[in-house]
Amino acid sequence: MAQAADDRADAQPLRSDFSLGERTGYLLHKASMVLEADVEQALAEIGLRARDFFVLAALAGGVPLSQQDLSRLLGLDPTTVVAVIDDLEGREYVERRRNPADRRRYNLILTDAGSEALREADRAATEAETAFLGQLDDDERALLHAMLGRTMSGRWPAAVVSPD
Amino acid sequence: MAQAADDRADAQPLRSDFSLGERTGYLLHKASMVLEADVEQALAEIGLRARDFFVLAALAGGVPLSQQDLSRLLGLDPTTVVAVIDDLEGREYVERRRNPADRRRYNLILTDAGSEALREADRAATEAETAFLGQLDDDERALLHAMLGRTMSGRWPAAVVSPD
DNA sequence: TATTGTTATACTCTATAACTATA
DNA sequence: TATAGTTATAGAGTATAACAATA
Repeated sequence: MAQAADDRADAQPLRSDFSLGERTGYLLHKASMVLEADVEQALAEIGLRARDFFVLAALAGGVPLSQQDLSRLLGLDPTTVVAVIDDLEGREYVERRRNPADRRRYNLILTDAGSEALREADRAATEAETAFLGQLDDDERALLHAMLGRTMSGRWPAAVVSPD
Repeated sequence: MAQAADDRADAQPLRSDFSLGERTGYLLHKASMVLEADVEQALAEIGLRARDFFVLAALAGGVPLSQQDLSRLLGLDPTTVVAVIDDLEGREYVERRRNPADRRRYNLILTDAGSEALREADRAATEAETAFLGQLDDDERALLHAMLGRTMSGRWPAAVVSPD
């Protein structure tokens, strides 16, 4: 993720016209990379990865999710979800409880410690995000949010929460 | 990159409140992922990856770049740049010419075939990008572009083009 | 002594396939 | 027969370190 080359002390300012910067898609890509690096760095201070935060946030929604649900919601491979939940379970942030209606599935439950970790992570991530959006005023942030949401309409959440 | 789980035909619509969707940073992350997948798919039809397109576009700027310049500009590890340029040189899209003023460096030159490939790639990527932004009118697209640019002010291009 | 580009290597991440249990 | 979760394994992608050529 972090690109060591970006951190060079002897980095030179741009001196060329450059059409990638005029491409909205590339700006979106770069902005996402930069913010993600910021968020990863902020969360690393409390021992979490961004995807751990996403998983904890998803589980805080009140609807018990299975690993498949998480996979579909967050776009993570099911085998990746296993590793993430293994880790979060080891920290006692998440519990795997068998779904009594379908014993193949788990109901993944956020523990009290998990809720607390989520609060910490949310604070750290929000701080990074607020700094990233610092050039925009509140109205502009709302507008950016709304426009991003519209580009994604019908594409996310792609699919989640199996019917009971 | 592509998440097989997202493509499942039996995917269910969302039924839970979900706070990640209210986080601008996550929307930005997801939007970037979705668009990048679209662009990768569009470029695959002409045998290119997104980063190949980025490199070709960078080299079209008129200023001869070295591999280090590319690394800094695009945030790619220098060893990754070697592999990408090896590949593009093999297709005869790019030439490595020694920089006479500093024989450690290359001047990377776009060939005519490379320019043609770039035109094709630009067409394909623009088509994907236009479709992705289809929910926004022209003014909104310009606004989105400007706001993304402002969040990135001073952070990209981080550094590029060594002094002669 | 530092930098550009390269190679070899290691490491991380994700995907694939096979398996168990449950439906 | 299909699905949820798991494991083992393989593959891609990237980073680290060492090296050659040049400054």
